[in-house]
Amino acid sequence: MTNIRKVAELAGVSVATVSRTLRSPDVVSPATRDKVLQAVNEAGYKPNLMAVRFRSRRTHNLVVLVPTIANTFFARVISGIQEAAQERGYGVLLCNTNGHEETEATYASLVTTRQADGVIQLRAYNPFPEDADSDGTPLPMVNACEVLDDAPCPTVKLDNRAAARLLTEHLLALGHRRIGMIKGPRRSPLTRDRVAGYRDALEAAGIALDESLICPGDFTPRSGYEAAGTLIARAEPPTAIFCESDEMAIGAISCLKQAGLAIPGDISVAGFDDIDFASYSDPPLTTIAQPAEAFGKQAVAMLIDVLERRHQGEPHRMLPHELVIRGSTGEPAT
Amino acid sequence: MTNIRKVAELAGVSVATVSRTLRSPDVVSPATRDKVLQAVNEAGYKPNLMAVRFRSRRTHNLVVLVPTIANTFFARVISGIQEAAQERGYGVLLCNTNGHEETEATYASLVTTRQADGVIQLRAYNPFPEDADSDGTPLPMVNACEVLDDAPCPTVKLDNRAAARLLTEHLLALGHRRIGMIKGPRRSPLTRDRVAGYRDALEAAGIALDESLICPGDFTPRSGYEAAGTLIARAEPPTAIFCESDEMAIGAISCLKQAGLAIPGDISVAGFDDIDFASYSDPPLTTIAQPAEAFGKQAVAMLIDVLERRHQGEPHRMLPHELVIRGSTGEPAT
DNA sequence: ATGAAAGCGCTAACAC
DNA sequence: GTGTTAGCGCTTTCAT
Repeated sequence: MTNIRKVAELAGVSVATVSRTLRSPDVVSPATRDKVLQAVNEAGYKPNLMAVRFRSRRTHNLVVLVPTIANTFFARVISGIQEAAQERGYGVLLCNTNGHEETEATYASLVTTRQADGVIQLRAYNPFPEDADSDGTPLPMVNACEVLDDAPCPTVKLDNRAAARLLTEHLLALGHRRIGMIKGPRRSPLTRDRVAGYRDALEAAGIALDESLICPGDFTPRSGYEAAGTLIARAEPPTAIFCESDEMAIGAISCLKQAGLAIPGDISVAGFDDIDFASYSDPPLTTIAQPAEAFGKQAVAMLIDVLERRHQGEPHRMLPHELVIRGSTGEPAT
Repeated sequence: MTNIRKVAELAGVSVATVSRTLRSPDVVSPATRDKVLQAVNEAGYKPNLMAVRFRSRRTHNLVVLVPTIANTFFARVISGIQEAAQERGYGVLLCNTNGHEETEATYASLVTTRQADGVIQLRAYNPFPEDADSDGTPLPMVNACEVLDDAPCPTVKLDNRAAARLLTEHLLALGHRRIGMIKGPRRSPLTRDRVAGYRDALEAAGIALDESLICPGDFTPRSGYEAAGTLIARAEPPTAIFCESDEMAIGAISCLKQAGLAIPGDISVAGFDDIDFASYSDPPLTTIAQPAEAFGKQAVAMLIDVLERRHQGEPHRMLPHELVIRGSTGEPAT
């Protein structure tokens, strides 16, 4: 194993000089620098980063807690995280938690056991023990996408309420009065906010809320398929369905078509996220576009800020959304 | 920072005893063990894994080189990797390479700089320098999914040639004689093998190959969309299109429908991978199912085998594929 | 069964 | 500008 001592011997200098040449080249004389650099080359020397990091007490790794990576939206967020982290010299440790809180706690301990410097949590859950931040040092975490109401750390999210309202208003403007909703898991703040936006819009339009038109799903196409089946089996089925994810919308469309309904002729469907497939669905999905990669990049920037004790800046960010109108929504049948 | 020395003091033993209690409990006396364990609890001690790993010269991290994680198939493979790694006590460092070979080389150096123990490469490219394995020690790598012909390491892949042949035969059996193909990037062995399987089937059926019916794509829906447009613009367009990924098939279907073609009435479309969306496409996609998660798990098992110098076993594995017939393929129009 | 002590490879005072 | 040296937190001989 070629280590710093070998290089020092080869160059005829001390290990300190080698270290300095590598870390702060301008502090050694040009002559020595050349000697050392040549020795480094000759020996094919690569600093052992485990040693470097051990000594400097920084792993330069970030852990990402994601419910499931097999979700197109999260995959894009992770792409953004990975790219931003790489730029800043950090590695990304990926942790699929499947929503298990014990698993998340285990992963948070990657930080306490010094395998990672901080965590990016993509779910509304604090994996650290209750008293973790009671010592005054900020929690090395940022919470993105699905965010805790009282997150003990910086957050980045969408204005889910406003976005859901915007989409619902689009449906109302088309003339829909019975609008179904396929929401996410019950406990999620993200779902709660989107349902709130949906209510806001209905209320502003003077339409009474029909609870039986709201069906829970889990963001997968399968759950969208099933929920759509439930909705059209209602005595008075909706004329439009707002799905809280494009994946569910795609599942829902599949179910509706199988039931012989035309989209948007018989029933309109809208999604949320604007994943790639949304444009290629038949009909193309009306949806809310989220800046998925930007969530990842922003989260990384914020986390590194707290890790490197930079100015805390504004700790809660909202990223912009956009209503994308495609062919899956139209006027209700008369 | 509570370290092993603090615990030792607290328990009134030496640091060596604390270390032993934690690593090999059966070698210390029950009395001491209790004392130590209690001190560990009291101090809330967690071993600093950076130190442990630095000393033991193992990071217990695996790096995954993936062209793009925003691809449904790869996302599933990574899920499998992550799960298997976690079970074996390894972490997963994710590296999106976007196919840049320089980036891959950089990441391979995570191994030489001791930030990871080994790499799982999901593309057909050796990111290590030419002479890396000339010293007799096996390369700490396994190559999965898209595999080098002369991989200098264990590999796991599909029998792409047989799978493509199987799918093509299905199309031939339906009566198709002009079968288009939307393949992957030109240089990829995976694409080459699938094209070979397609040729095998045509040849066995006594059909001359028409090169103009083979169009390259890059596995994204967009590229499938565009390639399909090219194919139907041919003087004699195909009656069926074999796409080398479901994502491209979904893009292709979108294009064909826009052109007013019925599927499979006017033209059949088949995909490859069997991603979740394949079942929810309209019509549902006929495709080849690949055991994506199993690729990941197998790759991890093989890599850890080489890392821990276990029996090399059989170094090249093929995982099974299955033809899944759904509604997107049918008899050609007469 | 336990302790003392030598490092793993590196960086950063501190001297010169 | 460069060398000497003391650790970082841990594991592991080697004694006892």
